[in-house]
Amino acid sequence: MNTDEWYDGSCDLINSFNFISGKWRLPILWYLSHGNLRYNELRRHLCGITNIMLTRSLQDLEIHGMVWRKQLSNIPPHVVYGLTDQGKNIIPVLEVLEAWGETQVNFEKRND
Amino acid sequence: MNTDEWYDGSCDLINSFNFISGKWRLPILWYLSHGNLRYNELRRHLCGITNIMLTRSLQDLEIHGMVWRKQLSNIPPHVVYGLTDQGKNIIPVLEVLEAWGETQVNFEKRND
DNA sequence: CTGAATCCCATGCGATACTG
DNA sequence: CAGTATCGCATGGGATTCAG
Repeated sequence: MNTDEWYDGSCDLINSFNFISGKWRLPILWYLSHGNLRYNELRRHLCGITNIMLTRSLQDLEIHGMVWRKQLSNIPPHVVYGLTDQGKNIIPVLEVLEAWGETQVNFEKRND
Repeated sequence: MNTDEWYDGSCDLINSFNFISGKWRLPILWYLSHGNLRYNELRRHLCGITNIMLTRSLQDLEIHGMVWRKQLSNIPPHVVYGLTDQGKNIIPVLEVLEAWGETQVNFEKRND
């Protein structure tokens, strides 16, 4: 499927959106936008996430250059994650999305 | 699962994000943000979409108050779709997402 | 022209158990 | 502490067919 021809104007939109789709990617980026975190710190914030999902999500984000990974010591293991410059570009998206989420809530209340 | 406790600060973010997840919702909102469209006009823009997916997506968006539906004539059928006021609130999100998509493309080029 | 009904499959997600 | 391996299920997406 050649998506280039399909969405023309909305192509960038779709690509970027697909990129951050996935249940845990956005929450991860969100928390990392507030500061670097260790593996288990991140996991505590993301209540309900399992090791396998946190690992996968972080690997995906790292592969796509959104997140960096720094291993500070091996024994005991000590790994820190943070946003790359590229990853920081997403912060405005998070903010607008959050703002929009609030307007959604207001709309729902009004329609009760 | 009580998501309220989980994401605290990112809760609105997640809810709003889940809401527009789905392969075709964003493209639909995108095209409708440029003007009202008939069923088949929309379908022509969304190359590759099937009737069932277009119908489902439009119904979802209508149920959630993002899109209105107006049946102008019955024979032959003539139906027009457009964004509600609530739906228009998402336009800033689309714009920021699109802008971010462009920076993503630039990053990828730089890393070739 | 504008859909709906049915069935099927790929993928994402996750429970569980295990490791250096 | 910071992961990995395996297996299985639920969900969303879609092909096909039919209809007012």
